[in-house]
Amino acid sequence: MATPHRIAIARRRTPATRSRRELRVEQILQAARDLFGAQGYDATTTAQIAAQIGVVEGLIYKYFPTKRALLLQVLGYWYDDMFGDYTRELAYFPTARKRLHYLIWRHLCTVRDYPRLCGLMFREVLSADNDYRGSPLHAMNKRYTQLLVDTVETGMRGGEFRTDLPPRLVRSLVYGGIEHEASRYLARYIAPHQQAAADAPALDVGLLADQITNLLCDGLGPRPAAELTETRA
Amino acid sequence: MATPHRIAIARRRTPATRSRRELRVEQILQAARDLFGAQGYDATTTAQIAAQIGVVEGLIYKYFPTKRALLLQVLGYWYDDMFGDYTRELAYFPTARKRLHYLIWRHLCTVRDYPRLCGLMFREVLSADNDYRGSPLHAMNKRYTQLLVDTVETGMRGGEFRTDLPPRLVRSLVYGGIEHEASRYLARYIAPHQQAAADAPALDVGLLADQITNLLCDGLGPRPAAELTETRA
DNA sequence: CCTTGTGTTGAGTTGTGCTCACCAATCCGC
DNA sequence: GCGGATTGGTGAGCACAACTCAACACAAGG
Repeated sequence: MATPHRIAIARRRTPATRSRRELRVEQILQAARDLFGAQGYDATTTAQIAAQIGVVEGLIYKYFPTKRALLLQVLGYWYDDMFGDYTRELAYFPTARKRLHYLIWRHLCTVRDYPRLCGLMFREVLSADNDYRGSPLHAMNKRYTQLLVDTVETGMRGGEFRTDLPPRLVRSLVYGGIEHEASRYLARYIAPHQQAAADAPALDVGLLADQITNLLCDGLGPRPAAELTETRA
Repeated sequence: MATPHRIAIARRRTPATRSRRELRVEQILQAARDLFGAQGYDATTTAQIAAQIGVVEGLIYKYFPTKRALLLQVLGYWYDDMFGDYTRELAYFPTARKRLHYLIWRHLCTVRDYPRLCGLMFREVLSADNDYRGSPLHAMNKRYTQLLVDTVETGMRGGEFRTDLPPRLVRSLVYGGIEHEASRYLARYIAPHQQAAADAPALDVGLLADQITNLLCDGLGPRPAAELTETRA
């Protein structure tokens, strides 16, 4: 929060001491990520996190000010890993529609591959009653979703998309819609021993990405199937 | 939870006793609704709720098993008030598109009028790690959103909408998208003394409903403005 | 008046986030 | 190497909130 979350690489005066501290931070982040992902935030106690790496509870607070700061750091750490190279890969796609489809598909892949962490993240993004807004994690999320807004705006300027709708609206529908779609899928992982897990559907990433892109670009109104198949490839 | 949440009007055998209990339940629900709405769930203590109505903390637990059950009851109570007459009003609209627009508009109105309670509700719907799924509140929410699914299906059967997309997807995009749009608006109410409240936008319900309906029905692809204005009125 | 019911109390208990004074070990100039 | 200083680590304990329980108040009915 007040301190930058990027503490991994810094000038190292005493290498041994510095790396020891780094190691502990890494250990705590890893244990917290595992436990938060497995049981959720509230159900995980700091004592559990400490026990996981064989230290006493109080030590956690030598490295992180609060349990919540630890959660935000865990999410930020993971976020950084996931969404680093989007900008570069986006340049490979010739049309705005294909870039949009790619962003949707990648987001769905992340939900499929990291369902529990995504669940934590969704909860954070939605809840405005805490210290999420204005945090580095919030900035990361804004920067990430801005890629989709930029893509839509580019499509508008290039004449590929209509210009009488705010691009922000597309972002809200895409990410909000995916969250809702995912919540059914997430039940499979959150409650793995109930019958809810059994009838919870798998996440067909390719199909969903096609459908969402299709709906957003072409709309619900009926039109000839020819337009739906070529989609300015 | 196990008992129906509709306890306000019932056959009264011993009027004094029965109404005293009802009165207390009503008092507790009202106080909890006010405090949850004003401060959020976590920031509200059961002692505060009890103090609000001038009783001691332990009495709350004679009427509600847990604080969380109280929250679910508060939300269910409010949900019932809000979404009772949708089905009747929907029949007034001749086209599926107009019904869709109405559902979106009404949902946005609810967010505008009950921002804090909606924030609590959004958080519940999203989080799958608790006892929400399978609860009466979950059933209410499913019944409510099913209206939109039914509307889309009707539009498909009538030839107004294309049939190669799952109606459930429209529901996810609409309600998920509105949640995301609303989160910016909710910041104004959750943190009323910060500068975030000042630059947070007001919720232009009419404009947003038009835009969302427009985007979903007509899509992002450019088309003549004539089609956008008449929209089969 | 006593009994019975239920509404109400206030003093617990438990569990969890978090703190702090103190111990241990490692590092550094000498 | 060695004493002081700095950092890593401990465990006891605090604060606070959800939740419990034995006892009390008190109206209604015999």
